[in-house]
Amino acid sequence: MSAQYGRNEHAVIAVDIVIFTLEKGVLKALFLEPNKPEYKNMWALPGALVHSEEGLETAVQRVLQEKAHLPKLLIDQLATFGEPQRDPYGRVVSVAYMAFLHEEEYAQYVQQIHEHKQSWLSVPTTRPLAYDHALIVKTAVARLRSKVGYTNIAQGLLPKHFTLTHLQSVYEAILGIQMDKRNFRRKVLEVKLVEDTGKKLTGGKNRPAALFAFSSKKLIEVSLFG
Amino acid sequence: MSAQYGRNEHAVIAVDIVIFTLEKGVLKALFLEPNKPEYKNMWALPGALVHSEEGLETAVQRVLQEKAHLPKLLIDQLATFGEPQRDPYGRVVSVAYMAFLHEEEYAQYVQQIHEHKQSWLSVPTTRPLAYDHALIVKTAVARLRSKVGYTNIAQGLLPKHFTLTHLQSVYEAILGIQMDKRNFRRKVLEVKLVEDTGKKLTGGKNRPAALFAFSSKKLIEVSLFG
DNA sequence: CCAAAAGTGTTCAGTTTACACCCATGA
DNA sequence: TCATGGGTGTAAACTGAACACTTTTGG
Repeated sequence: MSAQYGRNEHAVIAVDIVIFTLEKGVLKALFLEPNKPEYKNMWALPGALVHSEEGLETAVQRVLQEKAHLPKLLIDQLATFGEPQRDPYGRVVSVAYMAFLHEEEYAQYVQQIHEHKQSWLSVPTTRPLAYDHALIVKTAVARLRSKVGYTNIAQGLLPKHFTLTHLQSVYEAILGIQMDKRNFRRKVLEVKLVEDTGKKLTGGKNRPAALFAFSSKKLIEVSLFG
Repeated sequence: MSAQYGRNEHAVIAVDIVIFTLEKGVLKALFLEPNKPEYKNMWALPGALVHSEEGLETAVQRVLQEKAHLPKLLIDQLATFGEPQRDPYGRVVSVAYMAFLHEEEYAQYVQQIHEHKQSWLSVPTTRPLAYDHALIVKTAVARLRSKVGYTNIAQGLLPKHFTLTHLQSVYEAILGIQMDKRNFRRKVLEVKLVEDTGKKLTGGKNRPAALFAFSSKKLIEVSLFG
């Protein structure tokens, strides 16, 4: 890199990722074994230092691939954590991201990957986490709960096509509440969060459900609740 | 600092600050002259690299003091900007903050400070800005407009004690809309955003107005609109 | 024909909006 | 007494919440 700015006297930057998924209606996130002896018997979020010529989102997707063996996912910047003592090994400021893996991808993933040094824990968790990762996870869960009410971010936790019942179950899992089926359906259609694909989910042992898709693939604001 | 992490091959971190104030009902932000020849005839946000032992918020308050000659202000983290080419001199990731200066402090400030190399521009601005600062400012204005509806962040733009008319004018300036006086007053009291101090603003040439204060000095969520 | 999930409207309560006049003070 | 901004209530429209039965399919 060019070196008009000093090197040693300044803080360096990392990304850490809260990778969310749903497993049987329970919100979970991926944790890896920390590579620092201080933090043995704890779990840590996937993360890495950002290279000198690398964008933040590029670094996030690199970590997803190299450390979590996951494909490119929907990501969303969460916040930046920069307490001077957050990493005892040196001054590292962490830009935290959320990433979203839907349940069907997750099912494939857990079949393929057999590493011992990782775990999907339900969040928020009371297990001891390394660094300031408990704070990052807590912030991420709060942000997800908030954003699900005014954006289409839930699409990260659903496949391309899904039933309205499935969509509702995702909202209920994230918010931890039960919702009324009729009110929920009316609302998501009214605000054009999703649209009917015309397809049906057949092969179940009961009435086939209409399959829906999110109206926008980009993250946008869509006012649903509060 | 300890040096378990490499030095040259990683990105370093800066803070940039969008310092908001209101002047006669117009939302403005502070800009300084950039110190890079490429950006002459442009304006830039106050900012600096973060030192190796310095917290992010500490760095922000240092920039406020050293570069803008301002006292400690209410600040709020905005987002982090890390496109690889955002700074042509080297890899710098910027954590952007918002800061808030109320109109009375601003009036004092502009009397005391007579530097040529700075300007309060109304925002959003169409003037050319250095680096990616146009994006940062646009993001900041959008965030402020959003947050004013569900937090008590407006307190940064008001003195300790203020009239309800003054409070309403701040909301109207930020949102760019006119509001109904009775509905506004009912709402801010109903949600306990502010409380009556029992004091009156005397010395005007008409009926003395009751003085109010924000119920919480901390930034908290308070649902007002939307 | 039975079990299981899909699909669909209406009523009531609470909230938001629109709107106009009297009050306290200083000049 | 007049000009100026401070202060207050009510009715109508809208939005959100509660609630139960019929339909379609596979077994």
